Amino acid sequence: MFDVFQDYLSQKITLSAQEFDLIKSVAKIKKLRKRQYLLQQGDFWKYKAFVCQGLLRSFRTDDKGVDHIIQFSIENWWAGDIESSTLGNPSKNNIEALETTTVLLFSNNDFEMLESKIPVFKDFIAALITQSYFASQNRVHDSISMNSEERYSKFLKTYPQIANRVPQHMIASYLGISAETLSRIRKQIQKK
Amino acid sequence: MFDVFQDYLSQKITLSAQEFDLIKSVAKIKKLRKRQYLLQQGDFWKYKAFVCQGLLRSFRTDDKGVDHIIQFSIENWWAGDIESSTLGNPSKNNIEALETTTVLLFSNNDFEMLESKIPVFKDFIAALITQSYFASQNRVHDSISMNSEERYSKFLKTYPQIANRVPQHMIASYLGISAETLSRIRKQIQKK
DNA sequence: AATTCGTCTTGACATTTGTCAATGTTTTTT
DNA sequence: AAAAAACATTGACAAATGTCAAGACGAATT
Repeated sequence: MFDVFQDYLSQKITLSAQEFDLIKSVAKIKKLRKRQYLLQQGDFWKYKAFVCQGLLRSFRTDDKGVDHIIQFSIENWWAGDIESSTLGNPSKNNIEALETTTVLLFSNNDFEMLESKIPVFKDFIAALITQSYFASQNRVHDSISMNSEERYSKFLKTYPQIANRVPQHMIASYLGISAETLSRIRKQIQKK
Repeated sequence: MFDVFQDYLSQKITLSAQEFDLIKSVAKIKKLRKRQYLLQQGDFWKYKAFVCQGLLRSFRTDDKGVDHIIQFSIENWWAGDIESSTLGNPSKNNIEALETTTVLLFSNNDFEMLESKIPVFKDFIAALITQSYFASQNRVHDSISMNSEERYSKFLKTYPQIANRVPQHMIASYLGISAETLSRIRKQIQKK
């Protein structure tokens, strides 16, 4: 399973065989069954997780017990809770496998070691976070400027690989609308 | 005006006098009048801007000519468009001064030079972007999980310094609701 | 094979929010 | 000081969305 990560990294940066070995030596493979949790709200999360195979959802449960999905992570994406692991706070997020999933886990310590020993890797991760930041900014913009139908259509266009692997009501949760409203929007779109 | 930035940096990281001089040597002071633009949608933005004094809004104008405010930046905050300057795309954002404002401008080249010569500075900026990232994630979460009144109340609590320097209809824009709705929400809150 | 569970849809109704128009007030500009 | 522009509020109505309840369908479990 490490080769998925190796392929991923190779496409982004150039590393020596020794550097790959170093990374491999600290990567822990973890398998998750469908519906199994990788992280639960309140836990202290001290890892970075890379998804080799499968599909995860990150979500928060509010006072009323309603889930709100912040992110889906599929193959070649990262998952986790940077906020919790950076600030050392208990995590606000749950992470659950929606399919049988294999992730690579890196403890914070190991990860920092990798960053300090492999500067290119450090820069890559920084660039990754920067990109995640403006992806998030764009999502904020969408949420304040588009109506539900537009947001749904954009979701389909942007994440077709996710859209057909995930139940509708979870897409609704991701978009911040009720499952019923999404169902009606889909009906409307069909008519056109 | 550079001393505002120096004070800011001193609180975050430790730098030598020489390092401060280096930073100062590439910082360009720019004054903006009220309503003056620092950046316009479509421009190529190649800077980082630090606000020494005043207040900026970053926003995007949609097809219908409606503004959507992404961010307010006050003293000791950054402004700009990382997405545009990182990817080299024309900017999606406008940045306008809502008050007489003084910013420190760093060109991308100068900024990279600073990062390479002052590792602590580079790490600090990376940490800053990381924090901005999860602030943005939290805003996404708020937008999908809270109603308008809750979002407004949280805005007041989180940014009291901004709330009373900015017109209501801009807060509405930031929250993704109409000015009329915000007005009614305020009336409701008063009653309680 | 039968049963349970999760998913998606639909109807009916209530609530929230947007839109348009009007008005009074304050702030800015001339 | 007068005029113009920006701002905040309100009413009336329309549109969008949420909530609750019910039912159909298929997948997973026993």
